[in-house]
Amino acid sequence: MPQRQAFPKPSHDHERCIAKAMDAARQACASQGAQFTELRRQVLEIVWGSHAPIGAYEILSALTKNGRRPAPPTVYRALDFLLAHGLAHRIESKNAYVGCTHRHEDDRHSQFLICRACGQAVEVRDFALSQAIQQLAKNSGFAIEDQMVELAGLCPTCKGKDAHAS
Amino acid sequence: MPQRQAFPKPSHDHERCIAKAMDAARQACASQGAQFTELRRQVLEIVWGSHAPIGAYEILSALTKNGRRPAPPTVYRALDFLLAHGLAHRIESKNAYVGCTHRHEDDRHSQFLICRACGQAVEVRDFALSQAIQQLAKNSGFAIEDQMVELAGLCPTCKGKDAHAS
DNA sequence: ACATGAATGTTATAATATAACATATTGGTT
DNA sequence: AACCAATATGTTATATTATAACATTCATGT
Repeated sequence: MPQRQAFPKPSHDHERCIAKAMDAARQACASQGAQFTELRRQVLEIVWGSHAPIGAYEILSALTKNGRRPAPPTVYRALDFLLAHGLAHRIESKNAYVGCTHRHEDDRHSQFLICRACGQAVEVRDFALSQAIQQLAKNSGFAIEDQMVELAGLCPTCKGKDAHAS
Repeated sequence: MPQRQAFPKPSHDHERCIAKAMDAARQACASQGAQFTELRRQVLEIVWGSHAPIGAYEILSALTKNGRRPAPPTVYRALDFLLAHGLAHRIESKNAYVGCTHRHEDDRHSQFLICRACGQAVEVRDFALSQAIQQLAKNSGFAIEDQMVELAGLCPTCKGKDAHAS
């Protein structure tokens, strides 16, 4: 049976999503004694505002529209902060960034389903998959510190459209 | 019980490894009607010659020592060919390339264990992990076309050294 | 007010990758 | 052999992604 909807419905209120994420981020930073500065907030908001993983230079452009025009290091530093605090993730296969949609307490490892048609990247945490990874590491005597799992293909919606096309 | 040695022993005869890989590549290309040209052979040899994933510009430098000095597109095209024919893999998290150590017939998906200390990246194919990925996709209604699994950490050898240090 | 560390600004450049077009090589056909 | 078409390689320029190094500003506690 399909688990809970991994890909968000197009109908959902994304503005509300963003607002919630900002609130959660503010709280998370507060509880960690980390500074959720205006710049970091803006970058996170821009990242969340994109339906697909967004590149660092795209973020730069978006910041420009707010009247600022920071240099690349400014954005990369903000991104580093967001990654370090589990507020965003980097999609290695796209050199791009997404807002984190999970609470990362103990472990910080997710998997991503990335649609090649609509560009959306959805974060999932699959227990069986995590188990399999742990087991593989154990069998190999390998001590995992970080893991990247990115699955590319077609999301349910785009898969449907694809069938109609051609 | 640990499965067969994933990380090669330092003692193994790597020259022999390379020679075997070149032979296999030649045969694979022949059977596919693909041209295993001298340039492609050289690039594959260089990739295999590196104990760790090697970047495109490093390959360029290595080629220079052979008297040539091609421009970047030459190397990227050779790499594209090698990737397309399953003779090499790209390590997304390092923007680098490794020789393929498996026969890819039906599916072309592997996982990589990447040691942060010695830099080695070992290709593995874990059935349970593949199963978990397939199941996850099925549960989400997602049609996987490509997958990237890169696990970073410490290989058995470096893990041992690490314990002694500090 | 002042000292300190964290955050941001600024300038320059490194590292990775591709577009566009020219030339050469290969393999089959006449 | 001469030719054609397809494939492969060469060449020039530039796009994209990322970081080093140092200057300035800001936040916080005393």
